[in-house]
Amino acid sequence: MENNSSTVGQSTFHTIKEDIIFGVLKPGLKLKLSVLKDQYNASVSILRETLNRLASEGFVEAKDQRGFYVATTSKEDFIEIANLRILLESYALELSINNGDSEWEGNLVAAHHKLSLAEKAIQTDHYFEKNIWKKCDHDFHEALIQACDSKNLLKLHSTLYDKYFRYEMLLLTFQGKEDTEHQDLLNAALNRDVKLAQKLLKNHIESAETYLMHAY
Amino acid sequence: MENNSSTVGQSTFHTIKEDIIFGVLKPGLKLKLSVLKDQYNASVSILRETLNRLASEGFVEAKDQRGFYVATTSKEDFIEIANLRILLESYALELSINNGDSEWEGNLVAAHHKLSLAEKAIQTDHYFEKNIWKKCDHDFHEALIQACDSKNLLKLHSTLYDKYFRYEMLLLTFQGKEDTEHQDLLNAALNRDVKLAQKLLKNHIESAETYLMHAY
DNA sequence: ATATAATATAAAAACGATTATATATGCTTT
DNA sequence: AAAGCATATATAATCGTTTTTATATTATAT
Repeated sequence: MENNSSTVGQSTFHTIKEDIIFGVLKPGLKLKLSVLKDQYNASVSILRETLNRLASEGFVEAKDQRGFYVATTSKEDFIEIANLRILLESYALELSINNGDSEWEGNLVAAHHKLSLAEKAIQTDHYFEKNIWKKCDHDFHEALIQACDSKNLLKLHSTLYDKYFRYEMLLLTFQGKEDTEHQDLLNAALNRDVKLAQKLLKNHIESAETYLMHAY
Repeated sequence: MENNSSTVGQSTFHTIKEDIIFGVLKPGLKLKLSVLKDQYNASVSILRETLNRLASEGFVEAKDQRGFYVATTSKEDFIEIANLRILLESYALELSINNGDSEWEGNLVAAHHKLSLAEKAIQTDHYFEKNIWKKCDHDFHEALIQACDSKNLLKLHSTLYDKYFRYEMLLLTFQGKEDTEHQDLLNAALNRDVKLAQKLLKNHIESAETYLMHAY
């Protein structure tokens, strides 16, 4: 998980965030500054900056005067996240489909192609890195809504996606059988069928909720 | 604007955030650490923590290696914010109306009462503090959606509200004539009329957009 | 024996100093 | 005189230390 970010602060931010999302840092874990200091080779000041940022994004809980903890998880929280993701991504999808030009189509097709390759690879190669697949999945969903023409919406969606993805990593040990969900979603978008695309997206997101019920 | 927050970090965070929202710190302004240090009686480390948090909420722009700036404003940004607020607040309103118990009703009526008093006061008393009215307006809108049963949604709405409010402060020098918009909204909520409440809310939020067009 | 107060300790919050980086200034060269 | 390079300066990024706070532990009193 290389981080060629310019500043130490940026790279520790990304590293710790990824570690939370991928479950390396378990929910509820106390984030002692002295421990993190050695673990991430960063000074306390940098770590405090980092943890404060993560706290305002919701990946870390900052208890006043009592330090930082990895954000806890719950069934209720997951359902909230899933519903919000459906709400925002559906809205963004509609704007994007109605607004997307040929460049949007091109990028979307490219993103889907990369994703399908990653999905194939992860089925055959057991040690295929999850974070590569994660990036492809993220990029595809982002490509879908890229033409929504709202930076604020894209930003909100991005953090919501990450939170949702965290539950995916925590709950279901990834089963490669993504079926044709992404393919269908791509086709609906290219056909500019807003209603169908939104319906497929909703099912796609909700499908994980079913697995969740067993897990919790 | 007293801040009896427990830690220095918390209080400077709230103070600077308020100063951005109320336009004391103008959009685009460079936030030099050495200047802020004297201005807010805080150390560089505290200020960096604060500015990082504000950056991830979108009130500050952090340019790598080149410091912090008050988030710039634009017509496009305002429209995005307004639309997102309508989307989220409408959704939350529906959940809340369908879910609210008698305590919700009570708190809502109380919040509206306070707000109407503040609205009256601001019309007669020219020096009535804007931030008191702001709090009442915020509290009323929050009371409306309090029963939506989603912490994530409430959190997202809160920052969106603040961003929207910032534009209100920046653009329209507040005219007291809020008509009966809040009263109508209250009645629709108490009558559990989701569709009407959502329509009134949309109009309420969009009304500022009209004024905006002249301003920019 | 239990409850409360005093003390000890561990960790967070805050600070000031140091290092690295970007931009501005001035000098050199064609 | 303009362009490009070198130096100087301002400011951000980072660090280690000090101060404050919360909690655990022990002692004392009822």
